[in-house]
Amino acid sequence: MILVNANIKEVAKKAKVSTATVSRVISKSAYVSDDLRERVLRTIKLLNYIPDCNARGLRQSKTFTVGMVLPDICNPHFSLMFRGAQFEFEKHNIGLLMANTDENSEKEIKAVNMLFSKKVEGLLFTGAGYNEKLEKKILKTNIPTVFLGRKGKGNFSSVSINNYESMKIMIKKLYNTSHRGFYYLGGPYTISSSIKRMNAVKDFAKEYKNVSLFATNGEFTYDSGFNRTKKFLEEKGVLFDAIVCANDLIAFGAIDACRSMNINVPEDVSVTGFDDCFLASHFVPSLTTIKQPTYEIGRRGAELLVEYIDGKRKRKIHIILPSELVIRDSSK
Amino acid sequence: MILVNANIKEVAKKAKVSTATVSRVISKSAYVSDDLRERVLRTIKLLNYIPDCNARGLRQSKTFTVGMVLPDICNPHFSLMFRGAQFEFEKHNIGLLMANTDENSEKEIKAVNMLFSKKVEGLLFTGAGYNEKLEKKILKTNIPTVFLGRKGKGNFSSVSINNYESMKIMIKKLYNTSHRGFYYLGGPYTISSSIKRMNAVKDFAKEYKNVSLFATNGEFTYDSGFNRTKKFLEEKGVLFDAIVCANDLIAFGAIDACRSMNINVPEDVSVTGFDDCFLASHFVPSLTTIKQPTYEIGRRGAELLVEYIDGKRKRKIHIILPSELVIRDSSK
DNA sequence: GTGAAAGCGCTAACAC
DNA sequence: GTGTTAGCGCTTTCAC
Repeated sequence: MILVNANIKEVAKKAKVSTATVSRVISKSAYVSDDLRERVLRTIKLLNYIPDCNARGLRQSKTFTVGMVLPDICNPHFSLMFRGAQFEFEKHNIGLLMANTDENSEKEIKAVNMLFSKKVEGLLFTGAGYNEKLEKKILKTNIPTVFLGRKGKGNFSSVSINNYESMKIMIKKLYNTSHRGFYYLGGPYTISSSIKRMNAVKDFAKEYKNVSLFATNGEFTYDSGFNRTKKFLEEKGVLFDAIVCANDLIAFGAIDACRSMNINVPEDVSVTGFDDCFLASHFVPSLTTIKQPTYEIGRRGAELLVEYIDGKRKRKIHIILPSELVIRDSSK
Repeated sequence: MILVNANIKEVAKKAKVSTATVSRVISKSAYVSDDLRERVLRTIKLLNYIPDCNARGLRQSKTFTVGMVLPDICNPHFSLMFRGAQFEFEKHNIGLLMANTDENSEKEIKAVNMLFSKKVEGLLFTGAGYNEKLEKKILKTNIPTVFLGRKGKGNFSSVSINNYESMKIMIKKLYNTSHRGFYYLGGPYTISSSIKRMNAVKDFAKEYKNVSLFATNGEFTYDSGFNRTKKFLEEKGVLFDAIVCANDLIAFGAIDACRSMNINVPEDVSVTGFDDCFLASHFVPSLTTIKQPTYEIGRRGAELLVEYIDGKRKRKIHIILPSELVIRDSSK
């Protein structure tokens, strides 16, 4: 497909000036006499000329584009994070190229390759789990990168909440409201945020000897929550009075699984989530959860990235944003 | 920010070949002897060389990038549509640049400008409503464009469902289950899909004289559904036995508003949605709605766009995908 | 203040 | 088969 629009040469010719003058007019990089500027602007309009951002970038060793890698834009948590990032980049006229990984490390590599070949100036990364090879690859390129919600191996700057402490607060709250038997529905064991939430639960169980804990890993999805809960209930029965979930989607699945077995939430079992996505307050019963500043994670990550790209920041930094326990109807 | 990676010249020099040979190796466009090819590949690896997609595109008058304009990626309907499109573009190694408009026509113009300056080879468009100026602008650029879910003024190809018939089916179904008083919560009156759904309802009311109808326009959001319902109930009372909504989000809001006024759904009032987003089946009560093939709309739109870009298709086409009435617990 | 010309990284004629 | 070279659309010296 040949792009049919006018280029700078045609504008220059039609306006009877040099291409340099046209360039000066559109980039406002130097003074141009009113007479010529007006002539150029008129011609631009006439020819419907739109400067080629890529050609300009080639000349300037810039692309005005950054990349964002995330597991799944259909997950409301990530779409909100994306919006936060986009909001920030818009201010700087930076385009945002997004790639989904489906929590699949092959796709992740393909995604990153695509972004690199497009010469993104920076990377916002929410990986599908520890992927040392990929992290090394990113390091090699020297492209400024910020991890979102997760830390990776710690080689990159990051913006996240304190996952360990947040989950600790949640489970202690349940303990203080008389829960003693816990079923923990964790996320994938390869993701740092997921590991930390799991560790909080395990450490809690070590500390408080009078509690019981069944813990499992699995995907961050509704189905994963539903299936794990259903299976457990069918095979072993209600051996707990609280189901603690690594994110909201898992919790929705767990609640529906309980309902399908005629187990009442929260009367028989309390169920808690993590993230506080849009749905959490509208679900029935509304979900007790940890509120993450999701939009802000994306926005701050983008802000940080712009600083690196502009060379205004050099050193690595790990930003921890505050989270918050939100108590609703799904817990006693 | 200067991109520090090796370029084709350095690779050529290090491998003691010409840049043309390197180019041939990476693009597999012509035969290169095993000896040289191996040397080049080794050097590429050694120098961590990644070809610059933009430079290559400049030379070939291509960008390997398309743009997608949508109102809000956080709306599950659009994120799913986006995934469908992305799935298709991935196959063709085409990058997807997305821009949100927030249903705001100024932002929309800015978004389209950004995409044009990035020289996208095609456009997937879900506008914020009729915007004749913008449509003309897009037409002028000659960039292949496909409208998604909406038709615009009809100047562009489109992929959508039959909004009019789908809504007709819904309201007739309600009529056939003895509903006679209808409150219609419409979407914005500037969006073609929204207008068609509204027309279906109004035409129905003209046709069936023994029904009553209150109809309003508003945003496609939860809050809009909640507020309009609450206000109506407070000011006028329950003057209907069915609330028909232009999308699922509005319906969720309407249901919650009813609940807040101690009006039972579906015993006192039936509530119906439109889209069948993920949440519809998990909401309590589960939502009676029209199932749109959302993912497929995105995928087909992308498929179509690729055909235009590759020059395999010339003529405009309007694709209508099948929709389906899904009856759940929110209606009697 | 404005123009001429080189060059960003790459590909595609064209030579050999 | 492989190298040389022009040029994609633009910006940026360097003259004048």
